[in-house]
Amino acid sequence: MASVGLGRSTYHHGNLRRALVDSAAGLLAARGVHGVTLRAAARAAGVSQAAPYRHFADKEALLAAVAEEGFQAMNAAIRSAVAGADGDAAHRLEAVAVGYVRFAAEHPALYRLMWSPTPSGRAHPPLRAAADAAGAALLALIDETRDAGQRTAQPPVDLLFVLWALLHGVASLVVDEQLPRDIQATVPVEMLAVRAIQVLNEGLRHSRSLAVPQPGS
Amino acid sequence: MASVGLGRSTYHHGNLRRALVDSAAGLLAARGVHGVTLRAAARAAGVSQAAPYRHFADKEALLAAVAEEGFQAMNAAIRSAVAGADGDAAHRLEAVAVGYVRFAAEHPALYRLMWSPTPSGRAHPPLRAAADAAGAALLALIDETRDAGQRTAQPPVDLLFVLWALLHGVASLVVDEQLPRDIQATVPVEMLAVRAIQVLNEGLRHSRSLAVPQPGS
DNA sequence: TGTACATCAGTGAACGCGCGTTCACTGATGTAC
DNA sequence: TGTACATCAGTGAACGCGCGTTCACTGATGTAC
Repeated sequence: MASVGLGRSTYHHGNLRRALVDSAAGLLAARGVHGVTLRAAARAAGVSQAAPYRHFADKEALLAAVAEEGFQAMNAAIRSAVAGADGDAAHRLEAVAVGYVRFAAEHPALYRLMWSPTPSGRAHPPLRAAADAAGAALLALIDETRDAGQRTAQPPVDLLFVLWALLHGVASLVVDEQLPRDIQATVPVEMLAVRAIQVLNEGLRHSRSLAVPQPGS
Repeated sequence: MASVGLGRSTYHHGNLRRALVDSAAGLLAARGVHGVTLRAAARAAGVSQAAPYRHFADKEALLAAVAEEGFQAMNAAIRSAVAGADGDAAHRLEAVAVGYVRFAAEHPALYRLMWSPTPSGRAHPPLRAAADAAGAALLALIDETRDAGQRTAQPPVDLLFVLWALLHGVASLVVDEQLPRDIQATVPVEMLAVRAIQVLNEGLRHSRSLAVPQPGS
């Protein structure tokens, strides 16, 4: 039929959900959140504007799916960055930091969406799950990458949180292009991440007294 | 005249620009960026929907004015928090952190707007200026609050940047409600800020080797 | 192996919406003389 | 002190827009018998 979309030879698409998420992610990267539209995503997938409603309850559900895959992708990117580092604890921790910040720098609009209040994890359990999993994996990874001597006094969750906050802060500044000009011009993103983590790691090393000791660990 | 807005007895408003910025800030706090609309701001100011164009070129210009005042307010809040701290360097630094994070927690939508790519500082010089001034003031404040012994090896701008990134990270996590539930339930925002700054300050203290010494300072 | 039929995944037209922005206009203000 | 007039800051009606969403529909699929 002439009215069937360009990329299809059959009335049914076959994998429309996948195609819509990909279209939306493309729109997000190219034009920001504002550019993500159910109609535009449908158009990009070569399908009528009502078709997405077979797969997503509303626009926010589509955004939630995009954000969900963002968390999975970030998780994978950080893991692979760590896998490429040597066994030295400090280097592995730096690899986490670089992987994290680089992901954000390479996918600014996606990173922003992932942390924005809409779509809300509360309303979209799979998104919530992906975010929680990524957070837990990151914290576990950070803890793993500390050397054995440091780990005897295992830092409580709120010290790990400080590390996470630092990474998020660096990533956000990079993503939002808020770095002072002199820094932005001379220091590559990866170096900022490494520097930050070095400073903080020194802090953790000397902050055992702040940690609540975990008996028996 | 019956057609004149409720709050006015004269055809001219008198201080419409001020009123529009206030309305917009109110809408922002109450409904998020999405709720900020030229028409809604005009309505709230008791004025026709075309009136704002006498004072703002377009919608983004109104948002820029709101963000600009946000930077000024945050700057003032942090200064007053520091002014209330005693002379001890560590306590003063903690006061900066608490002031920063508390401002963000109290004005989440505003804080988000201030760092978002729209309105862009590039397109709105006064916004750019306010952001730069706030950044510079913050960095200066952070540097001031370190004690003399530490300051002999003055940390270069990229170490100050680490501190700033940490504050921004904590603030962002709080603002976006992304804290793990167990932390959010048990640790007040201010305590997170203090803890973060303590850890980092230890790190700075032991990271002189990272700093490029400033000859003659 | 063939056929009836329930179910699923699309179509296309239409709705109502609030928005940003423009336009010709008019009331108010203040300054030159 | 009074008046003409330029300028400014509002009005109100209208435009076009793309959007989210709904609806009755139809083509395709796959399963029971």
